[in-house]
Amino acid sequence: MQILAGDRAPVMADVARVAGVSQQTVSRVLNERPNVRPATRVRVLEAIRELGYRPNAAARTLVTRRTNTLGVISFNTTLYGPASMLYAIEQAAKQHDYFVTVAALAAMDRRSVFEAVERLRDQAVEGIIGIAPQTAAVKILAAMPAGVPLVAVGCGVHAALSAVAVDNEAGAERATSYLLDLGHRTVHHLAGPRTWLDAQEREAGWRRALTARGAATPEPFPGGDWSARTGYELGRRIVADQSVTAVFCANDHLALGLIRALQAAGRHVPDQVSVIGFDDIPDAEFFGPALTTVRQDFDELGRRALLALIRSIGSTGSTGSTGSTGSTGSTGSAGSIGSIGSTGPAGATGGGARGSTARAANPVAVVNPTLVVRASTARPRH
Amino acid sequence: MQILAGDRAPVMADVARVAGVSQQTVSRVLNERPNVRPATRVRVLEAIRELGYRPNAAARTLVTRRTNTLGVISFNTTLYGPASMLYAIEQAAKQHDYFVTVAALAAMDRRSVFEAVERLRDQAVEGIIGIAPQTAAVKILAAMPAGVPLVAVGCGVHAALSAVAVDNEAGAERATSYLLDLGHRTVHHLAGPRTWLDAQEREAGWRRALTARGAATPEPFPGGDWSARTGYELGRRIVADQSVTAVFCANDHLALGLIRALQAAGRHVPDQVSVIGFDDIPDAEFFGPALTTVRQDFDELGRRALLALIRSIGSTGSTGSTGSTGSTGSTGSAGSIGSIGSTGPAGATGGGARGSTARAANPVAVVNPTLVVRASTARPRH
DNA sequence: GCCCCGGATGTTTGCGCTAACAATCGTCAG
DNA sequence: CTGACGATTGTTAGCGCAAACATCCGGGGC
Repeated sequence: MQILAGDRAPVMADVARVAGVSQQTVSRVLNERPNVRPATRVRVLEAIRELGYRPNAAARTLVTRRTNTLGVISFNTTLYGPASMLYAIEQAAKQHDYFVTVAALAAMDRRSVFEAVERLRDQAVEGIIGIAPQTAAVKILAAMPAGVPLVAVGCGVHAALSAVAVDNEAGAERATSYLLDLGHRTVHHLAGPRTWLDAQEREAGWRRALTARGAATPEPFPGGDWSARTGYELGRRIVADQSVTAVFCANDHLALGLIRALQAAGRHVPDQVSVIGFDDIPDAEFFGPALTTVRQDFDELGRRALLALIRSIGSTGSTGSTGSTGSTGSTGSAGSIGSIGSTGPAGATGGGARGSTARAANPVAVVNPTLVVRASTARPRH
Repeated sequence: MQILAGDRAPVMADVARVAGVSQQTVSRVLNERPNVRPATRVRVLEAIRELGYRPNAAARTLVTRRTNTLGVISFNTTLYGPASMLYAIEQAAKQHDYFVTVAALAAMDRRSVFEAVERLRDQAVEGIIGIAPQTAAVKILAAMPAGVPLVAVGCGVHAALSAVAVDNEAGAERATSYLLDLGHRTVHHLAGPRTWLDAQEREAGWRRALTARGAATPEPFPGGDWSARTGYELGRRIVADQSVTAVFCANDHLALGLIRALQAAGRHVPDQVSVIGFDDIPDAEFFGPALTTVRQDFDELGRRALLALIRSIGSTGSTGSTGSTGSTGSTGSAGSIGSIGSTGPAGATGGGARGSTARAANPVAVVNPTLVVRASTARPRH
């Protein structure tokens, strides 16, 4: 109604007036609909530029019911792994024209997870990625009637929850076997926090390797967290045991602390004790000595999780049938959206998406870690 | 109009019907407006619970023009500092009922920064925090007609850009002075990437300390990035110079690499060469030897940046005058919003908010780093 | 007893956009 | 030359919500 552009941000009607077309035609141009004469399109685009018009996302969302926003739940994005995954997720999301909203968990309990999910749903995210490697978090997430597609990443495989996981067990087994191959009678384990699935799986892999090779299975040293400090403190207990010649640590930070404790006690690494870590953080190569470790490809994990989620969203969205609605066309990478939208439903859930909110009950992908051998491991001296 | 709840998510009208009130009354209850009889409120809340009603954020945004969303631009959230700040920002945002959307920079150039800002503005964020410590990023951000409140964090002080900064120069000066106090004739510097303000400021602080004490100022070793690998490679050049007895590194990772290079060359740390870092990452204490470093309080930085941004938003928002609109009351922490909304405008800009988008031209806060002395530094042997 | 006032609630309107339908224009087969 | 058809554009309706205004009701001052 207002004729004067009284300081308010321009809206579509303003653009329409300037371009001399109807508001709907402006909408068509913006959404890259067919059947707009090139000349008209140009006029509209010029008007948009002239006015500095910017579409109102809320209004569009209100009618299309699409927010183009994904949520990421994470417990502690300060750790290298989660930070890397978050980063990779955002990068990938951008390419698919999605926004990423983060929700950090205040604490690791049902209430916090619930609140985080609620928070994201309040913002109407189209899907959620949970970077929550703790057992508790996974359980809670799996039990949560999310109402939106949900993918967990780096948290093992759990029924009723789509997941992109690292094969921690295989990695741990490989690391342990490697130490046994070097001639160690057995391998001790400095475990991660028992509440984390990664910790559990790595311990399981370590046990399996020892059992398979007929080696004794010493009591693992239970870690409280993933920090170097903990590694150091447990290390002081480990040094008391002269029979320890090889230790598989649940992550690199623990290994760092352990190495320090060993050295403080006058034990040489690797000549007297071999140490192996997990993750291959960038610093690991420069520990003294350089750390043999199991590398995880966090970027790949993040990327795959995102793809899995988008596929899941594609198969949920009831508006997907027309196909043309796939191109929300804001910046132009509609092609990639289309490809996901079209291959997703066919490949994943068989197109049968039964009304209810889809949440594939199977793991989506498993990424394999690789052993990186460096100076912190060596043949034992007998 | 629809009588049957045909599978669609319930809307306010559905709640109203169930509660036997008008839709507007439901709205009043949700927004914690006065003048609703307690009994009515209870009926409405029960209906909400019964239906599992969830307010539609887009619709609310459309009419209130508030998205309750903030954007965070960051170049690399994998690094410890940025990751910590992002984490702190999210935690603080949650308490003030804001969502946080992240936008990672694809590359460090004008175009990428511009795109990130545009991306966030497309999503109608109410304000932006830039974690962009590079000189280039700051310049671009400062020059950008953001259209929304913008606060930079950890990026020095720049006119025309609100900023929450660490006093890198003071920290570097302190570290350098400390080494001089120990008796070192001079202190060498392993610099960070020149494109980062932090690197520049730390180098400046180092220079200033040397000059102030009348010590020689050797050519700094220019770092390409912040990694241990770079520290190691530069370290191999440093070991060639037997006169080096103390090195101030621009961050902890560089220091780690340097220490490794020194040890590989048979130089003892700290007996022959003292090394000092910057940041105090959690691992630093467990480097071999434990690293003396300058601690930054990233959490505090993030928190302050968020507060500065919210204050800035408060002084921009034209709807703030009524006061009652401050409580968008979704989860109940309306109190904190109210306090910000009311103290912000008064305390910051004196209530005179002159129409145009506010962007305070002055630094908002400076956080002081502290020296943490550990084993990697010692008196030189003469 | 009448009027006025303020608390409680209802009704109407419009935020900016897209979907669905309607209208217009030119073109081409018959 | 006419009618139909497709390409292009316009018109109307409504997404879910909150603001503004209207209405209703009970109680107190006179």
